[in-house]
Amino acid sequence: MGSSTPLVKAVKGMNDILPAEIARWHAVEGAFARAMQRQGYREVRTPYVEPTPLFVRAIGEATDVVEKEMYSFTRHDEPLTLRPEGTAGAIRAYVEHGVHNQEPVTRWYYLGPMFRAERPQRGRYRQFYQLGAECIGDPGPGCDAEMIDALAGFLREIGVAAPDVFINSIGSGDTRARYKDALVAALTPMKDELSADSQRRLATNPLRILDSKHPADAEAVARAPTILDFLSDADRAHWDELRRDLDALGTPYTVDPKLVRGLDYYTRTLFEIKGAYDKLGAGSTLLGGGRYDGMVKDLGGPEVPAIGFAAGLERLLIASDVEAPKSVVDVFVAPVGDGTQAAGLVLARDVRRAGLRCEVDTRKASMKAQLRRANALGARVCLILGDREVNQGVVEMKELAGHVQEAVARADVVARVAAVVASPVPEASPKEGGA
RNA sequence: GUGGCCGUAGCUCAGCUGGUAGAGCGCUGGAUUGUGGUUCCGGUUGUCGCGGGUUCGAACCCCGUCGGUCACCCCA
Repeated sequence: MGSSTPLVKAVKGMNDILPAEIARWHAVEGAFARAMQRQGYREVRTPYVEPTPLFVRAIGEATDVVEKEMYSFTRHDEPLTLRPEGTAGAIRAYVEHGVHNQEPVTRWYYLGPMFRAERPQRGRYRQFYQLGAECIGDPGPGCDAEMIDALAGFLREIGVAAPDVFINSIGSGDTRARYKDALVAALTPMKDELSADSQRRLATNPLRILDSKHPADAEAVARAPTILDFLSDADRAHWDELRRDLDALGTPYTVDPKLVRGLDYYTRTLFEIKGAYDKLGAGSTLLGGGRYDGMVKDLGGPEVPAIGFAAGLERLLIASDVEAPKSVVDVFVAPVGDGTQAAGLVLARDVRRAGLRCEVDTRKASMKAQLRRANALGARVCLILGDREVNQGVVEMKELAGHVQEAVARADVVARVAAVVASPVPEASPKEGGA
């Protein structure tokens, strides 16, 4: 007993999630799966490890993720990487299995761990969990609006207070390139006013200056042209219809022309949902996504449009007020005395065969200890089995919440317990007088 | 990756200007020789994150390191 200094500790930024917390994880994951299934999405599972070139190709060579955040290694001469995000693998699978030949529109969702070698912070870990979905084969914008609306609804469902939706369009084709030139042209005269980071970005990745948190950068950006003025006619039509659809759905949103994202693959629609600013600080982006009409082709498939998103599960859990169910078992079997252990084992097995969750004490603990355990596990019923009961062919059935106890014939007890568990929980009885 | 702050029991934390550790919760035993949750009484746990240095003496001061946290970079 007592404490000890672990010889080996978990890797920095990679955390254990113990059962007490898992209950909340299940609640959010379950709500997510139901929300997606309601829209015809089906789960897909792809490997945690992919060939490194997949991410380089899909995410973009010049992105931070690829440049410095990937867990990459070589095995059997093959360069491999722990997936830093989910879309690349999903699209790889889509192309590899020729899914476009099987159906016109593909709706997939996924959930699982992702890996990025960043400095850990609250809501940002090196192994973290994402919930995500891809809708492949629909050019939008109705599909875009539907996704955004559904996500806002999902967040409300899991008790995220007042999620804020931000949208933007970065166009398609050469829109981004033309805008980039215009932005550089506008910002270059103000170069001296920019932060050191942004002066560097002017050459490397000017779009990133748009969402810089430095006040001086924000001021300069306010005087620079906005990307929405650079959209082609087709891009503009997509953008206008997206907003009309969102309006029709009644989903509130904010247009943020400074919204840009870190992965290179996006086209047209871009969105982000933030929330729980008080608890998440700078990491308040709960979820982000957008359209990536070029990726399927880039990975060797046909020209098929797609849109997707990913949400950070740890962040959702921080932002959400979902509560974990406290109950671990429905029934606790308490064999009391010397010769009752075997009868207890049999009784517990019979209870489980009726589909109930049941733990039986095999420690030969005192009755007090067993009842305390039954209570701690949130059992609805405790079945007490002493020598007396075994001899008489009965079991004491005690309802923990109501303090009612009754001797029930052994032959009837499973059915009786099942009925009790299925019935609504009685009001908590008033505290005993005296104190 | 850069910078600031923090690191004491399983958890939350106290520990005055250096004199070798404490509370609550939890767990556990009893009051109630077969009845939990409430109440009362008792018990339990620490190489004070780790390594080194200063000192007669370090949880406290110094250096390093690991971890956490906040901001930046970036992102979910």
